[in-house]
Amino acid sequence: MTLYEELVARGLIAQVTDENEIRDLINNGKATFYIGFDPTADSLHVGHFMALCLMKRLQMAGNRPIALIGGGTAMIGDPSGRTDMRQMMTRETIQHNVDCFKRQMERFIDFGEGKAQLVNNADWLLDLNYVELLREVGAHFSVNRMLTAECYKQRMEKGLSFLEFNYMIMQSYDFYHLYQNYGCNMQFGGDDQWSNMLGGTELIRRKLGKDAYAMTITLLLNSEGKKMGKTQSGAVWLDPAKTSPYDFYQYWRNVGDADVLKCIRMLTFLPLEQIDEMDKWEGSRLNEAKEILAYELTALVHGKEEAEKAQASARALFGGGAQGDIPTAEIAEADLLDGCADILTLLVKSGLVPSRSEARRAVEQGGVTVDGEKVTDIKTAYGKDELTAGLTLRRGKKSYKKVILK
RNA sequence: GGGGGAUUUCCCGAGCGGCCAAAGGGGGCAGACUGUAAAUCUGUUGUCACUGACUUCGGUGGUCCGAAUCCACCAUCCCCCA
Repeated sequence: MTLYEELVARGLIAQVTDENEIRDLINNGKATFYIGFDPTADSLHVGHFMALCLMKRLQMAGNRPIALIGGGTAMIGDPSGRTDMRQMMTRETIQHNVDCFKRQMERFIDFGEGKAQLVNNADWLLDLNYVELLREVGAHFSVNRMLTAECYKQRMEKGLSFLEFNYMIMQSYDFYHLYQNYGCNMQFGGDDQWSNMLGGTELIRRKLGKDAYAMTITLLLNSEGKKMGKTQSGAVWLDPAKTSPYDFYQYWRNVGDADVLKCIRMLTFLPLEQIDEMDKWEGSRLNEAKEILAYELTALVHGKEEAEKAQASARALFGGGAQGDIPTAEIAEADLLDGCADILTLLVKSGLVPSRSEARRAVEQGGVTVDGEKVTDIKTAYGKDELTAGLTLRRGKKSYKKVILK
């Protein structure tokens, strides 16, 4: 099976500018492609992970990847897929995020000599001259056309600043720049980037009369049409300090039935035959598939060892068996009152709940367990000895934390 | 530049000068049922020293015994006209 066929089979391809040409390029290792990552946070998330995986697949087929960090475009802010205006980020924040991105990417992609390249568009965007850019590039963009692009249409109601309106031009300029200086003939990105990417191919055609190609990756949506990889408290991060391997594992272990196979197909490197086999599973057997998904992904992101630890912990906790290796929170002597710590304090200190009020509610509603015993009195307290030995707190069905007095 | 409208708790959205921590919905959380799924039902959803207190209704001042509600100025956004 060719690479392109596999991408199709996995459901990874959303839109392409020229299917035949792209198939030929990537199947034969003739593509030099780039994917842009705007450093809008201090860690990559699952969406980025998909892009990095794609990068890897293409690289394995002999294509040359360029990972572009958008230190320059982040100064503008992409309005795509947003209904409200982006908060402008300071230069310092952006720089910090760029550094974080670099560090994480290096763990997934090999940036050695003759392999993938890492570039930052701040290097060329920040020095652009306004009037010159308008004449050189701006002349090739039709405002009328731009306004019909999906990403702007959505914003016609809520408002769109001129700053953000220029995002497409910056991204198009990136492609143009990479085409000229790095021989980059293809761009990949999330499906929400489609119009921005077309801006680039168009600019190259108009400026240079050459063809460049674009292909978008299917956005990972759940059966309700919502973006996956998000929780109410934010994204599922790749940085273990922001989303622990255990939580990461749990996120995927808990996806809905309707979404498991799609996730396995799109996110893992398991052979398609094996996936097709799993596709026949039904009912509670899907739990096996969920375990596989969670394990595979955790292994890819955090390594096999962490994946095994997370799986063992989950099995132990949910299987009702022995204590597994679950996230631990430490409390200090200073948190004690008269040598004791009450249940509310423990819940808050362990991070299981954000406030004492919520801790109180959780207890009152019968959702808190300590070492397997349901706690019903909010005044319940634990002494030093118990705390030093460590207590396993459970909030609701799925949140566990071990607290230890150190 | 002129005219009109808006800004409410995580989101949408109701709010009469006192009965407003603020209707309703969504979302979240917890309980029941389950398969660590979905659907459904129930409870809950600002904070804390929790039968009470404190802090919230774009910002700053003001009127008033008392303001999310009235006034002034500022900020941001939307619509119409130029």
